[in-house]
Amino acid sequence: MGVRREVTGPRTGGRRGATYHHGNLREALLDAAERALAREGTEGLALRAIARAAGVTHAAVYHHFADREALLRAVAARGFERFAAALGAAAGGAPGEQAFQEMGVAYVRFAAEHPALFRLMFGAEAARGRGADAGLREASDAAYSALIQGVRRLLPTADEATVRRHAIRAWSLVHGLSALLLDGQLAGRRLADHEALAREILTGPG
Amino acid sequence: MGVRREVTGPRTGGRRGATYHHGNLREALLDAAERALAREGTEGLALRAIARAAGVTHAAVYHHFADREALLRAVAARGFERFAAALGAAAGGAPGEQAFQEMGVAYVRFAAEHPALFRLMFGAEAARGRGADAGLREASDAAYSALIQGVRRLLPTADEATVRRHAIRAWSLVHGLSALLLDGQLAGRRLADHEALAREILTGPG
DNA sequence: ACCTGAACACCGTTCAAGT
DNA sequence: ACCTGAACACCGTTCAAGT
Repeated sequence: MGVRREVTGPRTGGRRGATYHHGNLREALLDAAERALAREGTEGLALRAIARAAGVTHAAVYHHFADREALLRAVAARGFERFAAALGAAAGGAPGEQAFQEMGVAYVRFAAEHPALFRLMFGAEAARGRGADAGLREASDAAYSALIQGVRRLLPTADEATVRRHAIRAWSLVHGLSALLLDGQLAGRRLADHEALAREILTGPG
Repeated sequence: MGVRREVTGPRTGGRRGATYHHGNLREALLDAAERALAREGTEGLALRAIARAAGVTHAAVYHHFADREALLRAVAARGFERFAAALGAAAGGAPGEQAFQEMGVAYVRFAAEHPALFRLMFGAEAARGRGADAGLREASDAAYSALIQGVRRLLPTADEATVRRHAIRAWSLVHGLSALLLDGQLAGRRLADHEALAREILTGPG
């Protein structure tokens, strides 16, 4: 639909003089996919467009990924690594209950800062792929473990069922708030600043 | 990808003898879209496939909807009407706090029973369309009003900010639980029965 | 007024062929 | 081993033409 595009084909390689054939195309494709994701959202994530951005033919992608979904799963796995790091950094500075609340705020902040990546990470396609993709499974399991550990520190004497119940409640709360914000459900009700809202909801008074 | 399909074109009309030209194609398209949504999920919702299922050429759709997104918004608006009815029915039988909890369980149950429709209703496309589509806006505002009313009945003396805070917390909790369930994030942690989990999380002990 | 047929610019996937 | 070119079966959208 009238999208202006450079006429330089894959042949020319454009401004990046690098010739592939060195195993770095995989990383280049992931970078291109992440840029496209941030720019155009999940629906604009066409395999052919990613290949064009990386300077190769679309068929070349299939030498590094089984199909479009496998590429997207790899992007999601990368996202989970950064996500876990962000949660850890937020909890690091504070002790006990405050650390747990800061993790929640960091959760919502990550979603607000990387909406399309967040949707991809927690989308149904990624969950389906967790069975097949070990990297994705490990990355997302790490985030879940951090949650469980946080609850255990809050409730050291609680039994396992209680810990699980509290963990799912906390996760549902931050995930739901993130989803509602991202999908614009809370817009128009004068709640522009996402982080301020997250603090009010997660750490405010009853 | 090897999808078997009937060879009968739009011309023959298939088993439904009805000839359109009577203004019922709009409804027929919405029915076909809802069936396709339940069967194949959001990604399989191709405008051309919907038109085929309704027995017309794909171009005919554009006489009733501006584009693919407008059709999907109409499906979402229908969904919100059924959703509001389900919430109201769940709250109707019980008083006070119990009614509020039953609304929450009904929220998660609706999501579990109509996953693709739920995702469409609360997806970013639908939220974007709320500005343009009055029917969709009214339908989704009705559900939000029911939530606010429920909180007010729980906290009759609370000021408006407190009501809003509680409403967003409750909404985030049920929405997040629904999203995590739908996207398979809680799978594999032996939580098969969605309604039982919803009751445990929303009405269980601390 | 309502629908069709053909066209356009895209997709994801496959596969023989080149280096 | 890695990439290209061409093909196939799909998309959404537009528009002149038919009834």
